[in-house]
Amino acid sequence: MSQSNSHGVEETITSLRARGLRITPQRRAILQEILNAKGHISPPTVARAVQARMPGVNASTVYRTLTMLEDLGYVSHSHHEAGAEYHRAGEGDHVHLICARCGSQDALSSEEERALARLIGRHRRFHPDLTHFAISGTCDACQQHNGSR
Amino acid sequence: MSQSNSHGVEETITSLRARGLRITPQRRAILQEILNAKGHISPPTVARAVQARMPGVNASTVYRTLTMLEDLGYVSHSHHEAGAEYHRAGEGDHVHLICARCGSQDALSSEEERALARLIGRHRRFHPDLTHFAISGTCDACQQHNGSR
DNA sequence: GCCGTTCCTGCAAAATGTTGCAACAGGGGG
DNA sequence: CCCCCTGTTGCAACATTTTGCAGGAACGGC
Repeated sequence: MSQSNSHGVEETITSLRARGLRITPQRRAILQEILNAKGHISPPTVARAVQARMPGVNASTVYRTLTMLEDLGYVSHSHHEAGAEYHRAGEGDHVHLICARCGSQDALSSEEERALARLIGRHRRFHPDLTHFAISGTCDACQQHNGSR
Repeated sequence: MSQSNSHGVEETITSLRARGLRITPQRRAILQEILNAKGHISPPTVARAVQARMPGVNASTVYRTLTMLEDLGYVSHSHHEAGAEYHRAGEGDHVHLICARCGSQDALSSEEERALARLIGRHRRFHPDLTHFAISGTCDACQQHNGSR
């Protein structure tokens, strides 16, 4: 059970191989980290985790692999306050609401997202991808006790 | 006319001095760049511009000054695809719509912004700051001729 | 099970941000 | 007008991210 959802790794490996890409130990390790990550994970975190189990893996390999996986649609990235965060494609494709004060995170439902997109679309037919950038703000709890500043 | 709106620099200098902060040549130069910038400007651009007129100014001074100016409310920053962009506080506080394909930028009106914020606020009373992160997407023009991929 | 083609990786260098520290300088007080 | 206090700066070192290049390793073919 320690690798409950690592099955996705092998499936992805098979898919990558079918596309003519080469399966290296580095790519296996990187896939394991990002596909098994709870929620999203930053490139430096992936790099450190991979290097812990497989010393010598260069950070540039991690960045190039993440870019490759994103180009092929296996993962996606979104922008948070601290920088880019990667996540399994489809699974984390929701609108991130991040409290600028306490850092708590929440997400909008697909319905709420569609309503927002519809509203923005009225502006010169712009078609937004609300999942790409997080939305910063203040959560309910932090608004309650904000008198102290 | 070559410094049409640089008057804001001297006013800001006065305000900074009133707060007990010291006025250095570096701070003057940085203020001139960011307050006279058309729209938003990135930290590296500020650094290069300042160093062009005043060699020896360290980039870390630019970053620290930008942070200080933001903490005191004189400027703000928002997140675009390439990274942080600074702008005069209040002046650029609008929602940025950026086309992921052609890079064109647009902005929402205050009314549109309020409507969006109202919609998001229904979700657990989250109070969003839609100006902090840009909104990525596809503009009307790019959607028209997107069959070519 | 070996070979060769070609994709990948590691390394190095550069650009962008961040931080600790010692030296410098702004500006109020004498 | 000089001095001192302390806020600022430059420097160095480090972290993150990107790119070019040469050597190394997948994996299909034999």
